[in-house]
Amino acid sequence: MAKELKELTKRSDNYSQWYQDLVIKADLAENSAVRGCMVIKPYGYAIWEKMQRILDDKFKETGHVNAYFPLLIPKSFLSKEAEHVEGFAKECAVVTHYRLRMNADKTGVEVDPNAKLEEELIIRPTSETIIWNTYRNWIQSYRDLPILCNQWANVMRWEMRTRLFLRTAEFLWQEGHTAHATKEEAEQEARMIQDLYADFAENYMAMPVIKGVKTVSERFAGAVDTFTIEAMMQDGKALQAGTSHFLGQNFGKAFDVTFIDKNGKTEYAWATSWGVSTRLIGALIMAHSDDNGLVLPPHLAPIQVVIVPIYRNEEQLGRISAKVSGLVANLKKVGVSVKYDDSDNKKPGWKFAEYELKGVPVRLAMGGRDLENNTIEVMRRDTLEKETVSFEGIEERVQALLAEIQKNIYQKAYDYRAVHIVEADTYDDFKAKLDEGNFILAHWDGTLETEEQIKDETKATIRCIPAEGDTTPGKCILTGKPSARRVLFARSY
RNA sequence: CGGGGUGUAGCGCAGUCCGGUUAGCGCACCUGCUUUGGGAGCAGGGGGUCCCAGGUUCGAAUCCUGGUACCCCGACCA
Repeated sequence: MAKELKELTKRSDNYSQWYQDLVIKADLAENSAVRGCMVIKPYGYAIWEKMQRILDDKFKETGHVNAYFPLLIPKSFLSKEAEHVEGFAKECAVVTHYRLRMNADKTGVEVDPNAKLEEELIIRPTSETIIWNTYRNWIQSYRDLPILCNQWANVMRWEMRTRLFLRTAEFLWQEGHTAHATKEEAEQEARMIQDLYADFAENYMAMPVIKGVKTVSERFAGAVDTFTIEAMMQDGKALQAGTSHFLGQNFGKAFDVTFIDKNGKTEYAWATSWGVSTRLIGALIMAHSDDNGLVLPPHLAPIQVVIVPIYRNEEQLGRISAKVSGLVANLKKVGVSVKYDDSDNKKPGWKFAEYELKGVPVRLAMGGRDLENNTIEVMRRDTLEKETVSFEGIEERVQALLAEIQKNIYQKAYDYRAVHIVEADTYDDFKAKLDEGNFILAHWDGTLETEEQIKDETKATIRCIPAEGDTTPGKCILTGKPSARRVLFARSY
């Protein structure tokens, strides 16, 4: 029995440990030799590749193109936009030298002090600065606009505490950077991307999200408005799954990016930036997994269907293989990713447990009994239900089941969230409901001080001012002062 | 950067308080036979700078001093 695994992945005692163990056991990632960085293992990377492909298509459909900008950013670039520096300066890795040399006793290398850089280079924590420095050369006239670029890249932020996928020192992401001739167009772009992210989260990740706008204190450094999608994890904590920023003319002004408009007037370009990262993999894990391992939505599962043969001898295996080979081909033909695992160094029971741990949505098993009866066993990962069905028409059944699992996983996450979003009208009630693992809709007087005090006392932050929902005014939960509407509070990752 | 904890085989750990044969257990690995419908059983086998440096001692995984790495809880953050 899988005693060891069961012990390690028991969620009850420590959700954080459960998550960490799950990532490692399911073969998604591991800590690297470099502090705070992670190795994304092949199975974990396959999930990221699926996400990339889907998102990339969506970006292209909405008129964007891919480009690539340098990893290293001159230090001076970072000081050009005041708020941006403020936000990122304390977590930047800095390149100071360009050469090593043998040390005196020839036992290793040391930094060559003669190779000190005149100007230090920053390893990008995000690319606004170097991209806007480049855009200056690309933009002269309103005819050059809009520029709708995206890049797939790695970035580095020297976080004090890290956790696999959720907050690593280095992470992979896409960052879109657009330049526009008008404020309205840029704002519309930022909102459109927020919708695109929400669509991806809900329809592909099967993870319901709340769209909204960040408060001043939670806003991206250098943005005028930050649009967010917030997801609920199974411990009731919030995870920011994607952000889209309307940057106004802040970067246009900082990097002197101007253009001549239709009336011959010089104007600063309007900007947006937006991104999602490998954190989405962490979100996917925490949103759906159970104590048996991952539960992956079919749209993102690297393996959607696994077929396990159960046999007593070579001859029987041969008959099973012959019988399922057509099935494998048919499923592949309709775009289902299927793995026939006939490896003979693992027993069926081991394989069952292994593919459950990896979150494979559908498992088919065929043995001697099935050969005789012309049947096959079907197991669905989301509910762990299994049934033995006729082999005829199994392709259609599998396809329908995949669609149903996709829907069911979403519904389950949605239902969980529905009972864990509650309203609170007194501060005591607020604290009590927060401790029970809820998102809380409550009134807030709109001041930074109140937001800070609630954060200090309860560790809850305003996740967003929701785009939809109740907008009736009320009284602030802490101060009793007038509040325009309820906002969303939660503890977060 | 503060508070706590842990470094012993690939992984997970016991042994440390109270120094004493050859450093042990589970998983994994290798060989053989039997097995295969929920992480197989039996038998045999391989694998260790006990985090590093120094000290105490007849003798150190164990005691002392210094260092270092990682994990957890805060502060910080996508």
